[in-house]
Amino acid sequence: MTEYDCFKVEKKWQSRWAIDKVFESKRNLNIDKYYCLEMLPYPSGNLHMGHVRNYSIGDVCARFHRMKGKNVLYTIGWDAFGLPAENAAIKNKIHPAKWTRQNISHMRKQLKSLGISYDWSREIATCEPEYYRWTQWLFIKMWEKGLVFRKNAKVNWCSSCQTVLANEQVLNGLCWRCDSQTEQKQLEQWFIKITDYADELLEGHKQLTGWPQQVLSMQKKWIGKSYGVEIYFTLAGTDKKLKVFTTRPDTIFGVTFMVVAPEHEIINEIKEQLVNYKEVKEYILFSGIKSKIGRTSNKEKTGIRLKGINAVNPATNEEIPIFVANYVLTEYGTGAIMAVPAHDQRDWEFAKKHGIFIKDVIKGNDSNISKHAYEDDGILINSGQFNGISSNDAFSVITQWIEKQNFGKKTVKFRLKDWLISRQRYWGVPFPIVHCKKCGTVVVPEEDLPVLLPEDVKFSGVGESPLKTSEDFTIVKCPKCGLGAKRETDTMDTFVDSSWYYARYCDPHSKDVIFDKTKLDSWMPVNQYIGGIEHACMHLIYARFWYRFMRNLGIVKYDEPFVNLLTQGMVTLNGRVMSKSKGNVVSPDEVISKYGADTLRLFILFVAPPEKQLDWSSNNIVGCWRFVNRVWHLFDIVNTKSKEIACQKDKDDILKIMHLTIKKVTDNIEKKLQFNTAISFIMELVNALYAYKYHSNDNDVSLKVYKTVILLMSPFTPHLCEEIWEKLGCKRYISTCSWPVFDENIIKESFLELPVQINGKLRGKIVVPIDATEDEVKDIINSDDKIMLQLRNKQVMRFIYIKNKIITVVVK
RNA sequence: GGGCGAAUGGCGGAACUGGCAGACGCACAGGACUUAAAAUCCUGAGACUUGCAAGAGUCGUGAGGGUUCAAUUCCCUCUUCGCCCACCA
Repeated sequence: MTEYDCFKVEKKWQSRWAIDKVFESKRNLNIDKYYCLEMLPYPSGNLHMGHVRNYSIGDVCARFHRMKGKNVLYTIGWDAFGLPAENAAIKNKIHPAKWTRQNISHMRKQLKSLGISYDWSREIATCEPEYYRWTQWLFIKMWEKGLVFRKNAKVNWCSSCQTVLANEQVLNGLCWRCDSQTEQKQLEQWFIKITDYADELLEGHKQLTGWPQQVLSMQKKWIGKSYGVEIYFTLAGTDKKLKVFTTRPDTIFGVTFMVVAPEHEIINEIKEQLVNYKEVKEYILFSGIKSKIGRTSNKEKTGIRLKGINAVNPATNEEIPIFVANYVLTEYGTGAIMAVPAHDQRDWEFAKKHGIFIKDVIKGNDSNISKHAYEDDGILINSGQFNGISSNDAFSVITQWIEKQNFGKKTVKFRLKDWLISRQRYWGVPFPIVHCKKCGTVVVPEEDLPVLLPEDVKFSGVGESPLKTSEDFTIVKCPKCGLGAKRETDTMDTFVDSSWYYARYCDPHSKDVIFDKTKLDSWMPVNQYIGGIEHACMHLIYARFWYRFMRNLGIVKYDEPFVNLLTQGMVTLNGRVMSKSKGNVVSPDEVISKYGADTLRLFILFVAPPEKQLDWSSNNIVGCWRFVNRVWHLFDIVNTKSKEIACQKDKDDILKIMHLTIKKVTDNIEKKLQFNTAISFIMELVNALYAYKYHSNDNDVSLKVYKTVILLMSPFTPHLCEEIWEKLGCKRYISTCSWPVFDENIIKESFLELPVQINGKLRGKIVVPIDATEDEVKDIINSDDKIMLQLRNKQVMRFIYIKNKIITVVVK
């Protein structure tokens, strides 16, 4: 008996697959396609267990469908731009480009050692000009369609380093490099009008029947569509109006004050009338320093009254005070609210603190506004002509009244904000934009793409983006008028790169067009997308938006890029996320050098269902190692004669188990994506084969079963199976063989064992012919001594027979 | 604070559409092989009660209630944990 040398075997097949280009895919239109995709990885330098899990799942899907005869597209690439490369450049004095490319080549090697069946000829990296040229091209198309605009927005700024900081570079409000206090600074930035697609993105959910509910509901929240009314409040003694948005127009008679966000422009407009302008200014400054983080983490509601001016409640004509307070956000609605302290907890708290009148306008069963706001439905009171109607009806009645009186109108608001895509960074896609004094903002002509990112720049981490220091890059001629102009030095958010990469995989080396439309349409949409739940909102919304945009451009068909989505769970150690900073990382290389890639893949799929959190500390890997060796040793056992002769019944039994296993494994991979149970069924078949061989010398049947085991296992442990397949004398790669089929007739049973319950308790079992009638079943029970003993001296109240399932007798 | 989800042996987990709870694996125990150990192979096992034994009985899927002949599965209340969002008007 030879021992299984997983290291030698794995190397052997990895190199053979590569030499024979086994996994390169060409579209054959006569065959159904299957596009399997994993979320584009960031080349951080090392593969972690989360990657291994992601790609093991994907590889099983790809290999399975390949064997099922599908035309499979399965490849990989790199989300290669981004901040960590720049951080590494600053810390370790290595150029981001070099750092990134080194990481990619190391991770590529790691992926190959896992035996993932990628078509490596399609590999892409978003930092290479052949790719980002088309990112720039798409940006230009968006610009042409009016989806791009410029607006002021806040950035984190370190005044000592003179540089913009990303959120993750700000630690407790301090700069990550020099520990000085950071501040907020207004800069003109680039935005994409994703909000134009808000409704469509929400509607599109109806098509996403292959997505987990959880992701859809998270996206729904993120898009946040709410129906309400925009109402205009007049400022007493002026012709100025203050616009608010509310989802509760039914409470308008209860408005006893108003609140504006500290950033609201009205403050500037009415500063003449304000008697405490200085104090207000101070408050605004104070709340501004507290930055975004301070503002949202601090739940305490602070605020100050705008003295000298009042608003008029258009429903009651009463004058009400106006406040500026931190709990109103400038980004949502109109940046101002009508406050109804009786029926909104936030307003209630603020009113209590500032001694503002709380006016009850909705009466509910358990309302007690002296203790807290009453936010539920009820009957309107203190609301003039609307008294007595339910708050539910009041929504539309009062909305109509407001519209008729001309002080407001029905509106829909979204929580989704426009997408800020500019970064004041070096390592990203340059905007194809030139700023000309005469012509303004000018787009680089398509034929001049790509706008190359200069790689001969220096990094200090201090001062503005390195791009600004490159004169070759910044000083250009205006494409319109030919006079001297300046190039835009911001680069794009990396989420832009990853919003369309899946389309490029369909035609990754296209030079003249972004991709060939026929090629794209023949592969898209993605049949199975696999990745972490953390991308439920941002990436998966951006990509959906981007695909719809490309559809509107006419370069792709269909509305949605991803038909089925699988969100895999995290990999943890002792219940904690593995991370370098915690020092609790189990590296895949370590495990592979001990057990080999097949065992690692098998384990990570076997130990938990794919969407659940997987804790590494569960010590099951030896079990998988044992199983791999058990399958290996079966080769010798199957080919060895033992003493006894198999009887026909044993032969029939094992063949039946084999066909049943094919059925269950196929079903679990194809329909349920439950790889853990698929593997356990194969284990059962292997156990049955061991037991069968244990007392029989039959070779034909056991060889047949063994071959089936190897075929079923090959998506999980491809190296092992290729090796055994070759030892069995098969000439083809098992990776290109057909998936086994089962025979329904062999599985079909003619007799069944049915449980018999008496008063809900299991009291016996009887063997009945399949599809037996109730009378037949009764006859069998009548002749069963054990059950009859239980029924003696009892009166049968009910007899329930569920065909082929169970018999229940209710007695008294 | 809001939303979503989860809870099953010592552990990871299984159970179709309400129909025999605990498949498969780990850990554990016993046996075979071995001078011995490791490895391997075989066998056993939810808990409790009872019996010399084959067996028999009771309890049991976070807690409590409900619907049903029948609930891990459906409904209500609660507890704990996880994830996401977080002053969204």
